[in-house]
Amino acid sequence: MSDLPPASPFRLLRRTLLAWFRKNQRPLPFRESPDAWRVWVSEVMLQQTRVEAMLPRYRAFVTRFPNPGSLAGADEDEVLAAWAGLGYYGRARALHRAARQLAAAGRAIPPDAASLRKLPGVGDYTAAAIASIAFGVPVAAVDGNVRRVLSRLFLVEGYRGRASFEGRIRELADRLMEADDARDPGAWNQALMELGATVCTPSAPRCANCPVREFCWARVAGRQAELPQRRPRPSAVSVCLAMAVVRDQEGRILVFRRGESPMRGLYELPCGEYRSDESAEEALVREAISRYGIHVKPARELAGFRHTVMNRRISVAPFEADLVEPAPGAIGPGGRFVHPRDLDRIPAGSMLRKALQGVGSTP
DNA sequence: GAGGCGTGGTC
DNA sequence: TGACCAAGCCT
Repeated sequence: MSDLPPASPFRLLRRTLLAWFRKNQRPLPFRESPDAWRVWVSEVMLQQTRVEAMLPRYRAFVTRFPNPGSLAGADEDEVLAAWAGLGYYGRARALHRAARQLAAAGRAIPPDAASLRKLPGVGDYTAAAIASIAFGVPVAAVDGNVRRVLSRLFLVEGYRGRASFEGRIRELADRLMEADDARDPGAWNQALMELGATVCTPSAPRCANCPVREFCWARVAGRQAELPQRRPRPSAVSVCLAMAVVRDQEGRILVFRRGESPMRGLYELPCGEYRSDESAEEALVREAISRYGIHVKPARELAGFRHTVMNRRISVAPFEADLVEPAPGAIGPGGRFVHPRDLDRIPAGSMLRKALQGVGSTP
């Protein structure tokens, strides 16, 4: 701590950035009111998700579930379906569980970070964000934006997850929150994040437009582009996936519910991986029998596409296929036929939607 | 502390 | 087109 600047530069930095935020913040729906539920939902949706991707889902979600009680009373299927397109479905499941915990205990959303932190899906960042934005608690919310902004402002070396880096960032974030008597804690946390999201971006930071460029040690050193360091990641693995579009006489499509976590609960088309040196059709027949207990006969190859999940590049080969056995009414556990127009009402990942793009509602 | 978990958008 | 990303959490 002793090597940090004295208090007054912190106060000046804070006032400068807060003034910038008040003038330049984006008008976002969850900033319209300090409602804790709306803040909570928005923070969970924003975990690893861009604002632009989240906005339409957010509006629909809080309209359908305007408070924790309404979410607690919903089926998990509906919750997951409402989450479709956002990814990381564990977040939706955790939010659902948390709402049910509060409802079962007959409790409102707790106003302090420590209690919020105990709720499923609420980590250090989200607890601090809700407590500060909705309840005015002066606790620093440290997310990726804040890590990046502070690592540049104060030239902190290292990367996310490294103890020395995290410790230094946390120390700076706490100091800054305390500066200037910790006024407007919610606005301060958002100001830091807003700067990171719109100016102090990961690549090509717009330093010329930065309200606190005079404070930035990395800019003085010309090192803003190389901070923070990125954690080394393994390169992507390529796999092939054959997939069957099977219809019944009414044109409904056969889907199976995934059993294994953490994608459990989402529906998928019958599919199976295959090696690039074998036939997709043969692999599809084999995998359909072993994984779903159905015997299919590939009839027509559909437009293939590429899908990336985490660090797997998946080359997908979809086929229209006939069901040899069993009879459509005797499909095994987890399997069901769904009309294409009802696909939005079942929980499904994006790969299913991609595969069915351009597939009509009649055979 | 590393690894797993989605998606849609950029460059 | 492929790599990299975007307001994390959990194990």
